[in-house]
Amino acid sequence: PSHAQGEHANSMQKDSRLGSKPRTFFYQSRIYFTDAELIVSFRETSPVVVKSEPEEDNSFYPYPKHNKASKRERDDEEFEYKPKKVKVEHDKKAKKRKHEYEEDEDDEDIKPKKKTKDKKATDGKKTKKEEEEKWKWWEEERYTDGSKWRFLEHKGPVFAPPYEPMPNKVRFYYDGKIMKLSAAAEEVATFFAKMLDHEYSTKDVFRKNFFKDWRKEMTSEEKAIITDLNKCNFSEMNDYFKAQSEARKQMSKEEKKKIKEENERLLQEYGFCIMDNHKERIGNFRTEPPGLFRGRGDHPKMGMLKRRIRPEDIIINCSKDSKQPKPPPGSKWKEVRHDNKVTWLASWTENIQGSIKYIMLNPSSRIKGEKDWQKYETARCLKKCVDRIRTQYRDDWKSKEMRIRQRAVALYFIDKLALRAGNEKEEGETADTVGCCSLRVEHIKLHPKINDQEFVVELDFLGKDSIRYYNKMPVEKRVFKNLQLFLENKQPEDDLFDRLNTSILNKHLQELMDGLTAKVFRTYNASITLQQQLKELTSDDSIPAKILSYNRANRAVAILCNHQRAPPKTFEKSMQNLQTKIDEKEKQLSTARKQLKAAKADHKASHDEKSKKTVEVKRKAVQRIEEQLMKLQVQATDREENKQIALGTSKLNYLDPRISVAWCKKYGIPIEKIYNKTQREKFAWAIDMAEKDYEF
DNA sequence: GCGCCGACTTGCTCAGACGATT
DNA sequence: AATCGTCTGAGCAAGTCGGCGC
Repeated sequence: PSHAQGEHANSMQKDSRLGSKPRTFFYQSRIYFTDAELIVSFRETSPVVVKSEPEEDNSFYPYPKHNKASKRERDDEEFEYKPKKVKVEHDKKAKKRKHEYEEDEDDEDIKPKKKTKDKKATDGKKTKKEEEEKWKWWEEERYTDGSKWRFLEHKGPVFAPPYEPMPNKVRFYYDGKIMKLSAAAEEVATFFAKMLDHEYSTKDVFRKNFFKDWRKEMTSEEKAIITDLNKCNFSEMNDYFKAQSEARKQMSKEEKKKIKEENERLLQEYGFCIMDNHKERIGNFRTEPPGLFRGRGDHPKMGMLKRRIRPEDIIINCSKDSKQPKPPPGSKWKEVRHDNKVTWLASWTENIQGSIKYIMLNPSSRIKGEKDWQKYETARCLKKCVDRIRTQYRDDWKSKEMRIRQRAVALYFIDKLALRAGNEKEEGETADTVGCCSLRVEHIKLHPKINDQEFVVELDFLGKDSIRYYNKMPVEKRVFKNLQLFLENKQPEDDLFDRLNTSILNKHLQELMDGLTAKVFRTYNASITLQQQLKELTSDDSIPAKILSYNRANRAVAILCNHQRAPPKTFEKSMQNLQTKIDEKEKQLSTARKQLKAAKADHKASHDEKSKKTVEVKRKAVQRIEEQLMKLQVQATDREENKQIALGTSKLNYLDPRISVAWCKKYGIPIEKIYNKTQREKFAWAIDMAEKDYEF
């Protein structure tokens, strides 16, 4: 496309502010959100000032990629710098911590009985457990040979309970006539019966898939009779399940307690494993129960039967020298292997997509935590070279080669809009969703001029989980011209980037920075946005106001990453309730103010001590009510803004927890206000190591 | 270079636990 | 004690990405 090259060459000259001037990078609000909903405005996420940070642990991470360097090289490098540097960098802190730790230990050993508050404090087991909870894996060295563990012992998965046939009084009708189903057919029927109230049991694809799979479970007699799903009546089964769940709710305290205890027992027995001398929590220790597959969005396989998992389907992974888990009586494992290059404890192949499912550890485990930490270190690496990379892709917009231009424009989208990479998907196997590289012509509209803005790109597509991405934003002229070029002579269903896929893109990124892939941009942009928004938004105000600021910063990230949720069913009502409370509070306030005024007048008239005191009392009351009102208003704002935005995903997966920890420490906010228990467990490493001056 | 697969992360939803209120 | 609303974690689907074999 040499003509395009010429056309673009002139317009580029003005555009050389990169590098010299601080870069402004606009995250426009999605027009998907009205102004009222989106109060946070996105401003420059840059300029990014990259200071050299001698005190920072940049020499610690990232490790050379396991598969890129040879084993020997890796070992050499690591032994040179890692352990020593860590010790030096965190010296003061480490000492302090060690001291504290030892003190705690002493406390345990010497005067354990002093901890009378805790009934079990004297119990040896408990002491051990506490010790376990305190284990700071982040202060230890990591494996450098690509292995994930040395020792692994566990009890295997817990299986779904066997099918309990329906009581005889619960009947199934076909074409109005009672029909007793065989156990196998009945079980599958109950799966459908449980979903009767769901919208998708009315969907054609769902019904068709279900019926097809159900028929496979029927006896030949049943098959001969049951030929039309519309003639099936599952309502008694449905009623039965409703009654059951009602009964469960109505259970007495004792019964509930019993169930809880049983669950706890199961958790204690199967929910933990021993990995390298430490007891670690398993994330999911149960196999998935059988049921009907419900894909998200327009999934072609929805309604298909998800098979029951048997021990014969399970591959166990553990170390050779461990006590192997026993399969349930009368059954065998499919295989027992000893692969310490992977982290899973057990796996099976699922029958809908043929993909593998795993039993793995909890996010609080060392093995997940290390990986998570490393992820943020890679993103921090990107921070250091993002300017260079941005300069380069902007340069590439002028390339003579189509593939390079496409790569550069795609990367621009990934960077600016935080799009996902967009792998190709097998057609007809899953819902039709796309990411950046798989965008099609039909997903993009170009507006040379619209509402006073030039070069506006409109993106409208279904992304992961069939969540709609809709965004209209001005882009640089050069991007716009390139997009026009990519669209030439194409049909709506053609790929926008026909010379690009994720593999090409990631290979390119790998050359730009070690460990760089498309998703690192999401992590980087999310974390840097949080940090900047926190800087910008944090008010010099009360704690609730500060937390509102935090939530707004978090929200900015969620919007950037397009993390949405269905508005909670009770949203309108709960909003109304809150408003009622606010109204009441306002009335209270005006009453209190009147009283204060009256008291003042009284005091002015009498000038006695008593009236002076009354004034003070009333003044305090007004103040208190004002505070309460403010708190409620803040809550209302927060909730309204959050109506259809999901904060959880970004908090859990994209935001370097050290940013939040540092923010809490800086402003004296208790960490519990930001992270709940699970989150604190997951981010224990960050809570322990980040100081108030931490910079992402 | 491509298609496929394995391993692991990311993402949304909903039941039920939990805590506040009546 | 019952009821109500919110929060949390489990559950599991759906992505990303690297490696392998051809």
